[in-house]
Amino acid sequence: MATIRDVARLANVSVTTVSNVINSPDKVSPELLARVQTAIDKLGYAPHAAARSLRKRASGLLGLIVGDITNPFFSELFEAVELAAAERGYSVVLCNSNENPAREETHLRMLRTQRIDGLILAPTGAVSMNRAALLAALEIPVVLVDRAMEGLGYDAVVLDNHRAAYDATSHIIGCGHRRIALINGSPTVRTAADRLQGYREALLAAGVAFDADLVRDAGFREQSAYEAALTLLRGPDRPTAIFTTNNLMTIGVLRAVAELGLSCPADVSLVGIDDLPWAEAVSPRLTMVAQPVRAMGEAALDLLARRLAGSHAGPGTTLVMEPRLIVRNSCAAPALESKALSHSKGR
Amino acid sequence: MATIRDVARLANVSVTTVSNVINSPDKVSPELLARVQTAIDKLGYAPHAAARSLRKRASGLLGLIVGDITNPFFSELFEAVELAAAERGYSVVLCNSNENPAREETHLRMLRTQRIDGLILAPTGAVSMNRAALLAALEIPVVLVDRAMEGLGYDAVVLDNHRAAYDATSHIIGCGHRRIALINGSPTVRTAADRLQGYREALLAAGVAFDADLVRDAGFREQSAYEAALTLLRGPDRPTAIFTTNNLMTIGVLRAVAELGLSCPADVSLVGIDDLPWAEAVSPRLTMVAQPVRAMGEAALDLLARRLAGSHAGPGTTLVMEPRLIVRNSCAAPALESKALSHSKGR
DNA sequence: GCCGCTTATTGTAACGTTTCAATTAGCCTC
DNA sequence: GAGGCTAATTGAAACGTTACAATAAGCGGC
Repeated sequence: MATIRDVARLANVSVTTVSNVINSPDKVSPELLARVQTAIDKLGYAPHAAARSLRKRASGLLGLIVGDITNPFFSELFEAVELAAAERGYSVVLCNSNENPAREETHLRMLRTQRIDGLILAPTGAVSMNRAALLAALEIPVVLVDRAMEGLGYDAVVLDNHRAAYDATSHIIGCGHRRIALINGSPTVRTAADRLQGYREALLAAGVAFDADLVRDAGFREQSAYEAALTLLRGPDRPTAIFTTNNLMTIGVLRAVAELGLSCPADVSLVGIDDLPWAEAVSPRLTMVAQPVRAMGEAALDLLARRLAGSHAGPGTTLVMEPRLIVRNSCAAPALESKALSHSKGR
Repeated sequence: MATIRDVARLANVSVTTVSNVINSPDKVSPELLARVQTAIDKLGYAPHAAARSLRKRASGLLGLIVGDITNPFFSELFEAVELAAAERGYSVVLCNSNENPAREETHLRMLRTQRIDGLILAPTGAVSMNRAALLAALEIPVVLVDRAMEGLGYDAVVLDNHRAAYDATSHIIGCGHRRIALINGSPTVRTAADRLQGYREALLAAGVAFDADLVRDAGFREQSAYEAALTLLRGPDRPTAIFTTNNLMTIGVLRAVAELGLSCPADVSLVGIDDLPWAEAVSPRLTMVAQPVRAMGEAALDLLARRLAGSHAGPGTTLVMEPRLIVRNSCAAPALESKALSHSKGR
């Protein structure tokens, strides 16, 4: 493959001139510029990224680590991040940790040898000290998405988790429900704690008693949510509505409902956080709290780009994004079994 | 950040020795090996990928271009490819073309300057001459996934599309259907043509007449499939079953069915190619023809790795993978409206 | 017509590795 | 004890760029 030297030779100029044509075209006279350009085209010259980044001490690469690329939230996030990065001349190296801390550390090490210029991290699970050290060793700007880690001074883009849960719960209450189960992640992670808090406050605001039996920790995983829903729905005095705090768990609950032969919303109403691409394709159409995923990706990249440009020094900023409740029809008035005999069917 | 030089200095050895410790540890004596290793740890040294690939003339990077990372087929493919690549010491640069040929070309150019060692391409749309030239310019092994391009001599991993469609159609016929619509991609792309062929042959084998009015080209897109399903289902003498040939189109059809207030499988049966992660979570659970996505990713990477290792020279091989029909309950016996008055409801 | 100033162009030294040939040391054989 | 091997270690030359200082050329002012 042709090198910058070949181009220089063919165009009868110095390598520096060719380099200038590529990097700062305004520094070279129009005639040389044209001559060099045709030489480039004729040879099909493409700069050698490795050589360039060796010299420039910047790779033009950004890292994005997610827990599960199969999760629509993360694949959309990648889409948005990649697009925004391309606009600024960066390429994105996507790493899928598969929710596995060991793999995440391997990725971190790999990204370190790649000398990425910046990192967007959607941390999964708790933040081990080891990982914090690895992050620090990167010596580059880091932006956290979806989950903030306090005290490390990184920028972050998160959902207003409290409001998301508050809005969802209020909507469910507004439909007439009183026994509302919450299937949540582990309250040791901030995101889940905030969502729990939002749920509780909505209950409080509506004068509905909080019942600890109705909240389950399913660790944001589908299978655990499926199991939790099964026991919840099979138990005595079952909830009339279930609120799940991420898309994976919503799928798990859906599976449980289908398996028990229950119908939604007639037997149980459902609302979840994270919209799904197919939420309008199934019956009932799913009522969900959508995160502004693309905006979050763009915001993260913007934060990163500004750090890299040096226009945003100082301590970490946390951007809080607003959720949006999309009312469809998986949440309706509960059947009035205990209070009356009338049987509400459909709407 | 520490360089190999710093390590050498600290361990009191030459840079070459440090390099050997990293790349061929068996060439260095145990004592030096230990000394160098502790120096590496103490400094937290990580090799500089750019410098390394500049010298080695190999980047350790593989490219993967997909049309839509949001599509579960592609995100699973990435997952499999990345895992298999990591096992062999490669990192994967994922490019999302968003079904946009221009963006795909931009990505190809970017991958060229990155000097990737090999490329896995899931081409979307027709293959322009321009793109073929760009591929050739890469001067590296290329493996096509999902869609083969004849005559270019590349390795490829594809589904047995004929069989996938044949099996699905046969199953639908076996349920008692005669008016079976096919919502397919454009027959100018090989994948769609093969699927059409499989559909026709299954019809033929069962003695069911082929009706051109029942096949629609929705270009593998959700929205077009939605529209096609709408007209199909609103028309007179509507089909009793619809067969969609990819996951996006299945979602589109589902949306149409929901919107028309029809119920599946009572009013219309559905079978689609491409399994979906939530196929078991909805009612009815969706009967689908699954592609062995992970196996396809691994096979593609294996092909690539063997080319790179030089153990697989010569003309392109095409691997044909077998689909698997997963019978769930979106396809059942049709209502017998025309032949009898009995109304079959559920099972 | 010389001086200083700007603008365009160039040569050369990095950047951090790996490769390759060269050196040293140790050991066996005759 | 000289010669020939093997194994371990090393120094220096690449790899393809960009940055920087240096040179050359053009031009206006005096």
